[in-house]
Amino acid sequence: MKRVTIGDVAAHAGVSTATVSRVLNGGLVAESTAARVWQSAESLGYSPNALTRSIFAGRSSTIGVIIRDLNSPFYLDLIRGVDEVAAAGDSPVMLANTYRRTDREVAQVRAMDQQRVRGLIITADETADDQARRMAQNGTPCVVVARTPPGLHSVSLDDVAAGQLMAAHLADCGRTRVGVVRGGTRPTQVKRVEGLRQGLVERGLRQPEEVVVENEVDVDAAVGSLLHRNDTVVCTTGRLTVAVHTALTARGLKMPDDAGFLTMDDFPWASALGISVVAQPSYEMGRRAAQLVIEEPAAPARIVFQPALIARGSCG
Amino acid sequence: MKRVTIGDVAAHAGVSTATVSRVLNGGLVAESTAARVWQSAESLGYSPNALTRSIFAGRSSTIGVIIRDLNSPFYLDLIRGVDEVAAAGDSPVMLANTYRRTDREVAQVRAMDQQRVRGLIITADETADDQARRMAQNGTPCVVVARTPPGLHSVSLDDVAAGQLMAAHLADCGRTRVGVVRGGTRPTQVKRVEGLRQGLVERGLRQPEEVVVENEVDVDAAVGSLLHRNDTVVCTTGRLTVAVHTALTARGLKMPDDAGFLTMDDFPWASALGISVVAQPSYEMGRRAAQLVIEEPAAPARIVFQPALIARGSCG
DNA sequence: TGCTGTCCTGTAACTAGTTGCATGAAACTA
DNA sequence: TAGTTTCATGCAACTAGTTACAGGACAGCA
Repeated sequence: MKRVTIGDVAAHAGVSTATVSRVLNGGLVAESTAARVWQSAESLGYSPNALTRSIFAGRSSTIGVIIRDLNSPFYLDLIRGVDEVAAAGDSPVMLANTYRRTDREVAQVRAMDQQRVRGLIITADETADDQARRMAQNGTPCVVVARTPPGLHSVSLDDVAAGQLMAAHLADCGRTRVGVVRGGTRPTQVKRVEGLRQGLVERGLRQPEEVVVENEVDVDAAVGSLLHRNDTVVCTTGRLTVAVHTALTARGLKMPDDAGFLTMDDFPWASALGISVVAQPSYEMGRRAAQLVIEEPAAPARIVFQPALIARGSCG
Repeated sequence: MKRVTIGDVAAHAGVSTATVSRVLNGGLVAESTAARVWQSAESLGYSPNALTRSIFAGRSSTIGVIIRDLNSPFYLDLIRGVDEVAAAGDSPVMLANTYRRTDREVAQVRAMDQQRVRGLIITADETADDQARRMAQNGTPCVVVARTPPGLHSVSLDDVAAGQLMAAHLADCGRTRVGVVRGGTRPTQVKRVEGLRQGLVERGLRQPEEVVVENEVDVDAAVGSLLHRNDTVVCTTGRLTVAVHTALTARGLKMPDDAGFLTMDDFPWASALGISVVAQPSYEMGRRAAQLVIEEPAAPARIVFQPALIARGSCG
């Protein structure tokens, strides 16, 4: 049960641990010695301890990712992007889910710090920013996704542009009576509605009627109230797409004839259901975030991505 | 930029590193000393190095998870289950995606071994089993999901029962001409079709016509060929659900009248689309797998879960 | 033969912690 | 007052590696 250590390999090959270490890391060693060491390592089934290596290096090679919501397609695509870049650079990925609970966000950032991750990608509320800035000061690159807090790297969407894209599409489809379901009070959500409002007003259309909804259970009532004075429902977060769609179909409304529907974030079934969306390049955002971790730019980098409209007929 | 170490805290508090360590881990220390040490740690912003702790403990507290396919709802639910149990026990989760590539599976198992993970949850082909068994021999509990290789813990579905559930439901709905899209050649897939066949034959119905499909691009042709002699399409993997559904709707077929459709694994949109499924308790399976890692049973445990039918009308 | 340089390898100190053992000072008993 | 016990703390060895430095062996050259 006792693990094979570098010392065991050294003894077996009749050399010092220093020599084994040099063989493993490509130092100056005679070819015959190196061959003997490899042979010993192989026959003993030696597996070098990455933790020990990391403590010497001052940090591990792992990239930490803190995710608010593992159910959301946006975050899943983001993870895939991070994972791809990390795998290419032989960095393991450490994942932590916070279930949208602020206390867990702070705790997870602290835990990642203690794990001495090489860098950290965070999707969380402002509460965890101070902790992240402290990490950044200690030399751990931290990238915040979907917000742009000062002093930290960030990867985010041009949310105002997303709202404007929505407005443009609605105008193109002749949708004038627009109700919007806003998912909570985070800046992302506010900016999207702001963009929508601007876009509609610029085109001489009525302002959207807005309802703020925190979670799924309140969606049905919200959609019901919007339908009194509107024939089109816009949703500013992918998280509530299922609930809003269900609220519409449960009322027997067919899209686009009975009601128009436009939402955020593309997802695998959108095409089968004919739902138009404004998509974030979530996979690319994940890739970029991981690249920032690896590149460690000196000054805080703010990468802003542009949204794209994918029209599938749910607005006409 | 230099990290604050336990030595710095000790010097600041005027004690030895041993005392600081004891304060942090709850050893025998005078209250006044402890208070002084906490104070110093706080004011210096000390964050203990979890890696060093782990090397002393012989292994880290991290649970490793190797996933074949981060796009699949089954694996995502599994991860959520693992994550919940891990978080409750303060274990970080290290995630690795293999993109269904065998060489990466073996490499990832090896990498997890080097990270000295506390335990490993694996969704991979047999190729990686030897590596996993070696880890298990070194005292790292390894849990294989969806297969039951000898000498390793496993968490799997009763795949034959899943097929039989499908057959029972099809018989109930009066579906007699059944074509099945089998997703590849893994034992899971073979057993599901086997159960389906048995179930249909037991009820005096015709055997299903079977097409084996490796990936999405071949699905449309496969469904097309099945529809010549069948009015119902069964899919034995959640991975191909979107593709099969698209192949049906692209032909203008409405479910259940023009064609019956039954597939594996529940997913968020199934209810909105009225698709009947045989569901795996994937979240529970993830929880159980993580529990096995934590409990470390001496003998290999084989946990088998039962599938459940969720009828939503796509078969009539 | 002596001197120098190159190549290889070992010693020992280092990373950031933990822990067994020894020590010392009070506190309590005799 | 002496002896014993208890409690708090420090010393030093330990985890599994890496690496600066020193030194030995050997070859090339004068």
